[in-house]
Amino acid sequence: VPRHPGQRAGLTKERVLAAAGELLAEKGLPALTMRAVAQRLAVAPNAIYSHVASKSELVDEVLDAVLAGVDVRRDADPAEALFGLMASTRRVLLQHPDLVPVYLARQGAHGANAQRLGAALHGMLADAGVSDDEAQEEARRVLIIYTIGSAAFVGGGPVRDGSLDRHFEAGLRWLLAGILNR
Amino acid sequence: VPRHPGQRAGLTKERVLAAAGELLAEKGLPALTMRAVAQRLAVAPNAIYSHVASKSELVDEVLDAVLAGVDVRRDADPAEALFGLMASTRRVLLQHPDLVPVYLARQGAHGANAQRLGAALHGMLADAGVSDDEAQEEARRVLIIYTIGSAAFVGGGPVRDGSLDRHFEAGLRWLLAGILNR
DNA sequence: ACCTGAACACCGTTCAAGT
DNA sequence: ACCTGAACACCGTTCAAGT
Repeated sequence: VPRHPGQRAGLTKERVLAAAGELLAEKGLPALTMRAVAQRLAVAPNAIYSHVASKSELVDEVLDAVLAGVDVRRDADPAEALFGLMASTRRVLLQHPDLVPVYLARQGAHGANAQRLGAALHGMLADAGVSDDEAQEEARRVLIIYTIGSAAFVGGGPVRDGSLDRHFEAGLRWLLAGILNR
Repeated sequence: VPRHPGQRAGLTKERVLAAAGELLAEKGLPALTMRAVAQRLAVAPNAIYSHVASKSELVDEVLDAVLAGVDVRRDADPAEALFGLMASTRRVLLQHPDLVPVYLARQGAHGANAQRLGAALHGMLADAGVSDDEAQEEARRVLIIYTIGSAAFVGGGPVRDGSLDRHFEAGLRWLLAGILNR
């Protein structure tokens, strides 16, 4: 017993999220348990609850931390900007493939970074001339579904040539062509 | 104790799958446990293993059973046939929204009905003139990702007007237009 | 406020029996 | 071959205590 009750371990929310992310990257989703996170931090299982309300919240926060890596670059050409945003989102999600279906099951993320991406998407579509409310929501849904779905379907698959990326990009261009009708 | 060791309960694989499907429909994915299935069949928890190798296999079989409901109708117009196939797939998947992300996590289904759908998709694309191998795989991936992703993203959502369906159909038409290049 | 110890109510799965 | 009983190695989470 290296520590008595009442002694602190120096845990922070960041360290908890980092440990969870490492576990996910190294051993996959089934290995991401509260108890495993605690063990990796050399702490009692329930100590995690001082920094995170539940496992569900932990997963949400790990996901949102990953989404911080998405590159939102406003391009001169709105179509190119949209293409870049969705491609970057997919690339970032593929860092933690196991997380993506969970993401979908939660009906999309709701964290700060997810909102940032939603706002960026909205802005780019507006730049491209999609101003009608209904058309905006339709375009956003279609693009998000396709992009997240694309990341989810790759999973931890062994395919290592670029064919998956090319296929994704082809479909994305078709959707953009439809949205921007040309 | 209503039954002694050695006595049979009259279980079949079909009854097990049916109980699992009901549980899923009534109470959602978290309620789908081996023990709950057993309880619903008034049987000991481990009795299920006489009819199904694991929980993973159980889920796979429930999913494939659902896919049996997909309507594969060859139309005169190949584009319409493709549209109908994907729309029907989505509709059927929405009967068990919780299952769809699991489906994606498994990298798509591999059961008998999933293969049947894959073959139908291939045939319809060939009818539409998509003959090149690379183009075929690309088209299949894009359509499947979009359709499954669409079902996953709805989840148990409360939206009850037809806007989600219309949005799905719009995106699907854009993809088909790109695939059939017109 | 942050941590430990102990416990509760669950899981999936296995193994040895019984008929 | 199909089922029960009992057990194993896990889960997430809560509650009372310690500092």
